[in-house]
Amino acid sequence: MNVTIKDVAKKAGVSVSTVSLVINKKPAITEETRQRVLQAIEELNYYPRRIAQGLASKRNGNIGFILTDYHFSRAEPFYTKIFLGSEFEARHHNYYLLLTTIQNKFAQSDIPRFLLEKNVDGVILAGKVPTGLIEHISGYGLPTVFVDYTPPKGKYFAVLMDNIDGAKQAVGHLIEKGHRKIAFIGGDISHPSIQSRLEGYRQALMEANLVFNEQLVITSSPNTTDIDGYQSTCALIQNGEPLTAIFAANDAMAFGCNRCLKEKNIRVPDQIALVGFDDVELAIEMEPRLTTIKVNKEDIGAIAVKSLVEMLDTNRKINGKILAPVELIVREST
Amino acid sequence: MNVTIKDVAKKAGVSVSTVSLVINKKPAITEETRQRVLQAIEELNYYPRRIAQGLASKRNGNIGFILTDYHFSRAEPFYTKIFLGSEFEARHHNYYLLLTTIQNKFAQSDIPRFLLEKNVDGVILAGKVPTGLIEHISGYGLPTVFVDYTPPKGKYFAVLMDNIDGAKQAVGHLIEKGHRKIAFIGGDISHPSIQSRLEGYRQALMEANLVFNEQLVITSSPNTTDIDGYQSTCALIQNGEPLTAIFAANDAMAFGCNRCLKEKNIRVPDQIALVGFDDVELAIEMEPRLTTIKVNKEDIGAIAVKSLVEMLDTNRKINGKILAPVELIVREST
DNA sequence: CTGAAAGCGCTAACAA
DNA sequence: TTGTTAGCGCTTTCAG
Repeated sequence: MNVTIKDVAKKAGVSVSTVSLVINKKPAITEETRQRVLQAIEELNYYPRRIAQGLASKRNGNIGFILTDYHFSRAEPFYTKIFLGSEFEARHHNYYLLLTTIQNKFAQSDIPRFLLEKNVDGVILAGKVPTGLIEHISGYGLPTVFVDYTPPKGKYFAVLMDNIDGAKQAVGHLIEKGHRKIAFIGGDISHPSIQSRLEGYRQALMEANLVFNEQLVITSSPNTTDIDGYQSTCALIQNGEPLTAIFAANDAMAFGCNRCLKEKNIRVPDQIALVGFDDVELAIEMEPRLTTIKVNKEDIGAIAVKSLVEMLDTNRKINGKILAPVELIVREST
Repeated sequence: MNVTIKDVAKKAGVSVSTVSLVINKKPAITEETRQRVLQAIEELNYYPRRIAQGLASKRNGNIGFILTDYHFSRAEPFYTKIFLGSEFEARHHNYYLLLTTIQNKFAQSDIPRFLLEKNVDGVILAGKVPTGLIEHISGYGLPTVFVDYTPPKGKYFAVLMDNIDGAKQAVGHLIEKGHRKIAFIGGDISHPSIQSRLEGYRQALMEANLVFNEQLVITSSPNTTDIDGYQSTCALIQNGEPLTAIFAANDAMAFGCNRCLKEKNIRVPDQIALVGFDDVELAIEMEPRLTTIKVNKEDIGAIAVKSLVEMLDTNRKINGKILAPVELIVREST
């Protein structure tokens, strides 16, 4: 019905295996025959059937992409963009991404089908995923890449954003602007990312020979939302400890912070400068527009796929982590 | 290496074809042998390899899901949720969704690979897609479903939300509440959805024997954003035409509307009641919380897949459209 | 109602 | 350097 490798072989006057070798860019083919084959392919508008290649080669050319439905469908399209970057990169390596969402709690019943049906060569896990699932997956022995999350135990390979460096850039920027009394509002300090950002804050101060003043570090809020930023800032101001700048652990908190300052008639950036982290879409809507640390989500996704494909190609697993670079975006709040 | 259909056959003491018949739920199998096979499958923890099934059956069990990257990654997770619903439904029918994003303008180079490689049995197109692509796809003769968009020409099958009914519900609700002077702010009236919502507004008035007052219909804004809602409302108030309620063509406009009313110290809902459309995530954040029309995005996705699967199973295409039901969500603004 | 056997379209030894 | 051929794991006639 459709044009197959046989048709190409016939047209080019060679055997199917020769065509196969050409398709798969194997060496040991004369340039001349290669051209003949290529031309036949072109003329017949031939594309190898994925499924047949897969069955014969025992690789199916699919990568499973798993994330919780919460992460996938929340308003800030963080993971969506990571997926976007992944999908784009996967194309270049001629892989398909099979996206599936899972519940927050692990249930046998929502083990991704592509695992059961052995339909993927490797797996990407984005964001926090239930450990039960992680353990289950490790049973398949598939190359696996974690994105923006590291499992609590075991060996793994993860692509993370460089939180420490981002925080250092943020604080360094403030220092450059002449600020010496810089506060940090952090919220939920149990979160690894927040910890790293605090660490970056600490390092930046140290490298500039500034003292780390505990009075200027607020990590008492339970979460890292707008509200937490608001409350932390209020607490900070109440403290009375003099300060000229605030580094918020993320943009959401920066928004809350800004709201509090506005209420207290403290002008940003004149009286207090403000830096966030994440560069969410709303950062540009804040008044004043928020200086923040940008994380290139598409890049993270691309790196994850690239790493996974490398494991697939070389047929060996990699451990460790890759830190995706982050970037300071200077706007009006500093 | 892995457990195959042969292993199952051997274990159950039957032939592979019998096992195949059982797997595919074909009739003409004794209940007794069926049970034997099922048990063998269970004991061996057997899952048929997708790829092998596909090659043999000439169906690959994949559905292509195409949308523009703009639609996919924007903050309001409308299409994301549609995809979510689709993916979920696809699971039940044992199909995989191959998601790919495309550019807004059609380019030969980003023709989805799954089309070239004949890797999908059908296609779902979500949101507005370039007509060039539509034409290209129709060349494959694959069953196709449009979601939240209807192509400008040709036969098609589309899943749309019931805009007219939604508008009728919204306005009907206001009428029930005793409102008689109800305004409509619409923005870009060239958009089919907006047109339908205006039509629903008109019908609701008519059915309640209320006059359609052109002074109360503002469709002069170029878009349908927050800003447009703001401007339209200001214009409306300036008009001087008495009114007690406003139906905004979407939530974004309702937000702008609310902002304008707040500035003019007009209390919602006491002085003017307000209804939106879409039930975006922010609707619940508005002050007062916005009464609006909810569109169940997951349902839309599910309907699309269900329809497509039906075409696939019965092997014939359907034309026409399905209107997904919408629902009035009463909150504080009315 | 069940089994034998011929492919699906391709890859990958192995030969030549 | 290229061709022959045996599968990959399953579905699907066709017999029986």
